[in-house]
Amino acid sequence: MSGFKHLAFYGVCGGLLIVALQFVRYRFLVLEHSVEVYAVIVAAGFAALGIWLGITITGRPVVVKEVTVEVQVPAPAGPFEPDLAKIESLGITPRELEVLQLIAEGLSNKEMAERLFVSENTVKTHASRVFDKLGAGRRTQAVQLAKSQGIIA
Amino acid sequence: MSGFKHLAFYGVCGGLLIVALQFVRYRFLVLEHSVEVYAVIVAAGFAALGIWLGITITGRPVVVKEVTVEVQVPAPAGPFEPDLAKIESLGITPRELEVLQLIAEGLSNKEMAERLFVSENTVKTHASRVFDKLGAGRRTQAVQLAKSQGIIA
DNA sequence: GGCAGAATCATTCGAAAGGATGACGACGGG
DNA sequence: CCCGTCGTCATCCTTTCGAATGATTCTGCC
Repeated sequence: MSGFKHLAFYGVCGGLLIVALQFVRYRFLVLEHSVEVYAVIVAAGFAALGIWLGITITGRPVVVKEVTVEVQVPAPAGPFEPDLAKIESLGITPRELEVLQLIAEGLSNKEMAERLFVSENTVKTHASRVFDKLGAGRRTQAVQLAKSQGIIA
Repeated sequence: MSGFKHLAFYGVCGGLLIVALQFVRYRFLVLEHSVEVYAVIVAAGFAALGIWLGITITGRPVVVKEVTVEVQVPAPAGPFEPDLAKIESLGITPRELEVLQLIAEGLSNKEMAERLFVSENTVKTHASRVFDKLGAGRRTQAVQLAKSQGIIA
């Protein structure tokens, strides 16, 4: 969906939203409720929508409140040195780390099994365990998490 | 101005707003700008709209105390510059690139479908195409290849 | 106004991945 | 000597992926 249809879709959504707001507004006015309260609700709603959009689009939290813009500088380049403390704290074993690295290189379970001279089942076990420890449900997610935490290169 | 006219006015405004947002979105996406930046703009816009609504409706200023948005941008250590030439030469489309990035973030096809407002089938199609263009058979491999070639962060 | 490139969605199938468990031998430290 | 950790392997079952196609709709462009 794009082009005219695209625009029309969003336009209609926007229109409906506004109409709904108007409806709510009238209901509130008729019911003699505080206009201020209504305004706050609407404002809060839009703010929430904005924040939600931020979260949805970026996929990461948008923190509201503090007045600072922090910038994370994760990778200063240089020869990668794994965060042993992090690995330790997560209880990741050497073998699991090995499997994790191979996963990051894009190998399938079968390929890893061949390279490590073990059965595919064993690889899957290691993978499952390391996913668990990383809190990942997918290998791609595990890779993303591991890299962002300095566990693997 | 009231009644239908009233509603129509607001509807049109809403529609135009959304259309504008879409326009901005595509500009940003096509120009490969940071999605985070875009999200912040949208969020700030909606928040501002909410505040404006509050002021307009109540007829009195809404005191906004320290409402700032803190966004954690992952790696501005040399703001990643995608290799447009490489992307071009491989014939990777904007949508495919988008899917590729989400894959790298560890999302499943279903999650991507929800975030992009398309069907899972569509996501799978984009994924297949981009795998083809990258010469990858697995998503993890695609991520590895794309990163090593400066296609994605 | 037609055409190429996109984006969209669908169907079907087989392969890969993942979850849940259970088990067994090796090794090391109480 | 017993227990805990690690590494190994297995089975069963569900979900997800990926390949191969075909079709439709939009958009941009000549």
